Amino acid sequence: MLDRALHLDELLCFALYSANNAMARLYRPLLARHGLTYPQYLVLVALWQRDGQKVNDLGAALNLESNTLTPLLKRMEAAELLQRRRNPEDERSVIVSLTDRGGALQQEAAGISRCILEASGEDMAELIALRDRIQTLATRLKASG
Amino acid sequence: MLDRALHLDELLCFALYSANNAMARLYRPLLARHGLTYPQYLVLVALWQRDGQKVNDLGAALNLESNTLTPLLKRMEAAELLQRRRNPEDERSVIVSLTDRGGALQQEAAGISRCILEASGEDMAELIALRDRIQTLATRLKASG
DNA sequence: TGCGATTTAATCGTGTGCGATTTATTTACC
DNA sequence: GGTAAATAAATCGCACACGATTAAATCGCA
Repeated sequence: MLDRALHLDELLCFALYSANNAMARLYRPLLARHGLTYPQYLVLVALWQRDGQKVNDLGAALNLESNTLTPLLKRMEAAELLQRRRNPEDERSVIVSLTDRGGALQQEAAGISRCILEASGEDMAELIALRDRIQTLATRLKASG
Repeated sequence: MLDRALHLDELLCFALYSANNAMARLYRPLLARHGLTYPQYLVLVALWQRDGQKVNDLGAALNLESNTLTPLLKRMEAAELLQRRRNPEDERSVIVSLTDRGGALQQEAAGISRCILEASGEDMAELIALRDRIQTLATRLKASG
């Protein structure tokens, strides 16, 4: 039992690691058709929910910092998915806004959701419960960090 | 409800992404003291369970391929955590074995488990159940890939 | 026996994540 | 008003992940 205790966290962390990798692998080819990567897709989801966020806002939503976001956003800007502009009210910050193309992708990419859902399982209630438990875990881990 | 369906997978995938990042962030400083990264730690766990595995065996255990593993294992070899030797019985494959230092880390790193467990939550049964559900999800995703 | 198919690692290029540092701007306080 | 502290993004270096390709060794089958 002590032995079990010493291994559980490894298995829990590995289960997360493994499931996250598997999810990204599933998304990759679907997103590639739209010229997107998985984290880029998550940025778009955040912007579809609320356009015109500061880099820090996106960082808070995605749990990432400017060292990760800045290059990622620059690539997305180069792909004409979004615009980065200094905030005129405070030149320290940068406002990230969707372009038409970035906005239009919301419709095009809508089918992806269905594919992933099908791959995840048939019982929707179960998936919702699982998501909630994983979110609770993430919250606890963040609080301990 | 349809709307909910269209968002659930995003949230499920993001919950995974977020929880996995949070877990890695928690491990990072603990592992850094031993000169390890998170994936390197997972390789060690696999080797502690069974020493002397081929690169492909490790890949099957970790769901990774040689494009990821080879550089990772080379870094670990440079750090004298393990040895890489061509299999004399089949020179195509490479056998990965723990060094004394790699083996000794199992004891040194044992305390890390406890820290992660404490951060994950107090209810052990709940964590086991969560791990099982995540593993089930990972299995489904892999099958669909 | 010989040669094409298969298997196994390795290599290469791109895109994250993140610790540490730097630069530019604003705030706070004297 | 001037300057130190604080804040926001950017930069840099390193280590994954992975698609695509390559190289070497073995297998299989005529």
